[in-house]
Amino acid sequence: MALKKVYSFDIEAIPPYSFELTVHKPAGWWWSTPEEIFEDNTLWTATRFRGKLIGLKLESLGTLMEPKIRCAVFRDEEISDAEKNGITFRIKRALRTEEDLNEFYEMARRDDVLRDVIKDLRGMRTLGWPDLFPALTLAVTLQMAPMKRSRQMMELLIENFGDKISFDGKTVSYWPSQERIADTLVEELKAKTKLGYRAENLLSIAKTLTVGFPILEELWEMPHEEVKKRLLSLRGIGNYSVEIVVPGTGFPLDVWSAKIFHVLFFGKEPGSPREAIKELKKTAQDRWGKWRGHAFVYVLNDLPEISKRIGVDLTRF
DNA sequence: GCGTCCAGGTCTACC
DNA sequence: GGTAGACCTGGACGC
Repeated sequence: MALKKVYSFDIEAIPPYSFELTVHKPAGWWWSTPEEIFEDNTLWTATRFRGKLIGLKLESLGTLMEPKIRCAVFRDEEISDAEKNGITFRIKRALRTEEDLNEFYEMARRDDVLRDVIKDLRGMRTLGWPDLFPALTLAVTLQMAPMKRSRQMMELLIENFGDKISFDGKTVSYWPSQERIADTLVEELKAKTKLGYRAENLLSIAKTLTVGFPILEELWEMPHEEVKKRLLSLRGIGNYSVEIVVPGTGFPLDVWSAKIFHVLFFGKEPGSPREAIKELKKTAQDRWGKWRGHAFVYVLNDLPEISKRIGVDLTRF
């Protein structure tokens, strides 16, 4: 049964704002679920709000300098005004429409690595997940696996334990709920999703979230150090994963990105990427300060263009 | 074909 | 407060 439209609203953003680059990243990252549909500057996607799935149609009606996004919300029943406010707030926050990039661009214009990157990706916001458990699920599947294998784990999770909704003539698959995973036996999870040792971790995270953990809005209200502490208390979530879940705050280097930034900073590949991470993080901190998280996302979404300019293929890693 | 290596990290056990 | 070693699994690679 198709969900029906329950309300819609328009969002304005601080310019420059590129809707397309924000929700449909050049490197292939999605806004909410890998199964969402992006066509003609419109995104059909889904999220979960207070345990219930909602369909979202986000449509760009504006321009880079006069951005405007129309957002239609679909659900199987009417919703209260309080819920509407909550949903609207969450979508705005995840679209990062209130974020002012001008200070970042000011700094980037004086930086050899970023100067051209910010021209290529002008108006792009970093990631901003609209739902907590999927962000944690993503972080877990990214650990210690090549991208292809991570994609396989995510697809199997969504296929076997996720949900599917139809609205506005489209069907979108969405991540499993924490309740669904918490109800699963670890053997079944392992067998159906190829998560390997990560299955125990995901199960533990799901259980912790169902018995009591701050929701997204509560985390957003907390100081960053407190958010980090809470997330680190989850089994299988370390520093790297925290920076995946709370994008734009740190510099989530892994073996793959360490190779890329080592080439950009020092002109050659590191002998041992894992050992180079500490030094690279410090270099990024000294060079880009509080904007290092933005620099991270911008660079990794512009690898083909950077490669052409420097004459080194950074997409091969 | 078959064996080996290691990946878009984290935890534990030990110092 | 710092650091080896183990950890599922499957693609990539060498032979």
